[in-house]
Amino acid sequence: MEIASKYDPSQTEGKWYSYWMDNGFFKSVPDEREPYTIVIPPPNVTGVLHMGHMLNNTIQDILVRRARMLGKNACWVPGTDHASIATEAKVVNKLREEGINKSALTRDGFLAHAWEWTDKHGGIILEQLKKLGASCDWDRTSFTMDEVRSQGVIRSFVDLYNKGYIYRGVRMVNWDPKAKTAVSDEEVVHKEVNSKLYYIRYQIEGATEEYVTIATTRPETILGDTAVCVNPNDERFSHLAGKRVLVPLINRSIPIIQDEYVDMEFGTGCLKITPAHDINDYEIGMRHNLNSIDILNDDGTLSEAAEMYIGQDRFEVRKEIETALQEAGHLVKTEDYNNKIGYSERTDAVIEPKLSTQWFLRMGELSKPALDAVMSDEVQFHPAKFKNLYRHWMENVKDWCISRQLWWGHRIPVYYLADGSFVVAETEADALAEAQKVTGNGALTMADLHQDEDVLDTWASSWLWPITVFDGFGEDKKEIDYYYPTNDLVTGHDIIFFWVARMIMAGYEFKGQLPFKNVYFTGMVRDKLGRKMSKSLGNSPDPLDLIATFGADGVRVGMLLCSPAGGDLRFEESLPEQGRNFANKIWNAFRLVKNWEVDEALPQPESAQLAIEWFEARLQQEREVIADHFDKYRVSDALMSVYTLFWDDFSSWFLEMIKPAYQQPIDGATYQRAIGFLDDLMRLIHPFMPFITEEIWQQLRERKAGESIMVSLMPERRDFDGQILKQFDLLKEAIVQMRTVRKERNVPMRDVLSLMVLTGDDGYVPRFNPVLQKLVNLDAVQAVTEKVEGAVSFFVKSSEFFVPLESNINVEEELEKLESELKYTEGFLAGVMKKLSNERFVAGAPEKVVAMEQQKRADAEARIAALKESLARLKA
RNA sequence: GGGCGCUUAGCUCAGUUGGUUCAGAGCAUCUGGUUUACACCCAGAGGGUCAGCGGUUCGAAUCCGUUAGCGCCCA
Repeated sequence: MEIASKYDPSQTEGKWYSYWMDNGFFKSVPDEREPYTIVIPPPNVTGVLHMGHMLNNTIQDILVRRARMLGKNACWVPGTDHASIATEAKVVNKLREEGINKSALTRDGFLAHAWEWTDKHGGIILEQLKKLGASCDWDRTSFTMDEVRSQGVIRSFVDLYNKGYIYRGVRMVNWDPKAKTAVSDEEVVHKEVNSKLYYIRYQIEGATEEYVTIATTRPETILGDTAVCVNPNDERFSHLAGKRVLVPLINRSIPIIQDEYVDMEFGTGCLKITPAHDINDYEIGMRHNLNSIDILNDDGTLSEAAEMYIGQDRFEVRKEIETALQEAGHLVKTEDYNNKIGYSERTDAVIEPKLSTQWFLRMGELSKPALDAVMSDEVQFHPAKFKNLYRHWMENVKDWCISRQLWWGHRIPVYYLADGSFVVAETEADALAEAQKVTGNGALTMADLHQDEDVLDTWASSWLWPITVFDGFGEDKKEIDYYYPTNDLVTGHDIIFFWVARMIMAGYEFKGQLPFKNVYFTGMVRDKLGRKMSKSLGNSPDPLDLIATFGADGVRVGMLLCSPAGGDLRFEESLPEQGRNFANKIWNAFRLVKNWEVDEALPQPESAQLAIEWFEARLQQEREVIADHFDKYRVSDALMSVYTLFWDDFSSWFLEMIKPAYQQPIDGATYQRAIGFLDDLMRLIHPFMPFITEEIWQQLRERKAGESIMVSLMPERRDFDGQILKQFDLLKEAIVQMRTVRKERNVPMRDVLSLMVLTGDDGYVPRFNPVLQKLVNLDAVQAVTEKVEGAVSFFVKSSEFFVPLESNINVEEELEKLESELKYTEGFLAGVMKKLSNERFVAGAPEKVVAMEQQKRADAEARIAALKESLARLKA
């Protein structure tokens, strides 16, 4: 059978993914095995697959596939998130393009459009994940707004309300004027911007030529001013106490008040107070019983309360009021100024601090067990450095504003009565019954109740995800009891507060235990210049194009090559290219072995026997290293281990050692072991590169229908000889030296050479002679008792090797080489002696370390003696 | 402004309780190579005062202090 010399992923990936699906290998149902569970961080229904998803889901798939091959009942639950603000914004935009205004629609009418949109786009990203090889149990695909998940959200709300954790209040919130909703603190992104500081003078009431000057970055808000404030310790203004000033343009009279909050150094030391539009001003206003004048509408235009510019946008007004103030003689000057401005994470609109009535979740009690869980490592963070960040946030946690003035989401289950009082219930029927009970009025009907118009923050459903995907709020506990707590969560560190912290809180609150045992934080995928990948920069490759070019296996490897846990990673196309090259390497090693002609009658060469003995040990050793990497969540290190094991140890060393001479058959015993090793290696590599390993595994031996590497078990642990690994390293060193000899003298591999060894204490293992002979083409390796005249020589440890060459050796060059080696070894010995002659070292260091130094000394001394002797002979 | 973290080869990063030549890997560079598995390859080589300074220790990339630069989070 002819096997192509290049591996072609397009021939295998689709085929095997279908095979896995058709055989139901991704499916998990509770059984007697130990469960291994991951819930996917649900991507937004608005999203398309980006590099962050690629990284994230590659890691999850690796963990899941490995767990499955360790005999666990692996379950990876996929799903999507309704992303209320983002989705609603997209739907509103789409409708607008179609000439439909949201306000012209009823709530139900709008939701019909939103569902249509979700049905059309929501599944795209999950389909894309299949191209990556994701082994999710697709039958479990969940959506944060489907029936089961919604029920969980509503039940948890009612439960938290009944426990007294949820309250309604008027607070300064972050208002997104574009989405026209409040957002939580976590959804505000602060950015440094160049703005201007406007110095504006206010006339003192009753004194025509007397003014105070304030500095502000937001001149339009003067229309909402209700005071001017100075520091009581500021003597410059002490004479103004008790006086009043007039707000420019509208001539409203407002008091001058005193509060230590004012920084005397900043600006003019005189601060305008606008309680409705600044959180600090709001607090000062509370202290001094000031009015609040809200001059803005929900969409960021000025309201009637502003008296001027009514209906105009806030930024437009800022420009116009500058001119107006200038003309009226109130603008003293402007200065360039850098400050931080809050932007909406979802819409990028400038956030307005705004007073409004919202629902809040008290976080104090909820955060305690969640903080302890992480600090005590009951929930482990990888890398652990995120514990600090987590603690800081949890210790300063603020109440969570959970209401959103949107339609797309879970409608808040609060029902108001005509008098403004309300009941909280899971269903309308329950609400009505409750209302009748509370009011004592059995005649109430649903028409007398009005449900809250707002919906809940999206994260109020996401934080329940590890519970709700197993219907944890439902009656049947079989699933949740089996799969919960889940094992690992893999997510970006940017949502540690949005999501991770809150999931942990929800886990303890609703299930009484942790939601997952480990959190693996990934870094952000950046381009090679270190910039975040974004659509607007156009610096993000299309993941599906990458898969088409390099294969899913190649891309998976590429993602991992640059991704230590938690650190940002710089992505460039050379990485998936390297992954593709690795796939090709694997392919060709397989091709070599598979194409050998086998002759069962042939005896096994000694060199092959030694090679097998060595590789067996090497494989076992690395198998343990890989397991250790996984235990510590060093996934890229684990990949690097299999990479070098396959490429260097298996391909470059093992296969070269057993390779039969050109066009010669191989003996049966060696061939079988080579196939066996390939089988082991494919299984070790499978979690990283599922497709190529399945393709090869299927071809290695006869497989039955329905068999698959993905449901096979990892190579079992076997005892191995550690000694042989050390011996082999010495052999390698001799081989490398021999290759150098050939290269330096231009002796081609096909010319047979001889080798003599003057054995020292260490450095030469005679039993490997057959391998040595084969790999560097020697007719014999012969032990000698004294130095060989006229031969090129080199050392391994204290053993000296001689290669007689037909051409005369160059004495000058030989001398130079020996001299430099002598110099190096003497320097090395000096360093060792310095340590050994230090009494405190000998006394203080562990015995093992001292013994090692003594061994180094013996080796160096023997070598120096030998070098000196060789030099003397050459000179003679 | 408060807190956290980072600085190791040209680049991206490892370095896992301070002790095997511990100064590493991959990529890149350079030198050789059409030895029929693989040029998506093979055999080699060069390259770092581990940011600077000071300290603890028999011993420091590793621990402590400090300076500089960078990044992140929160105000």
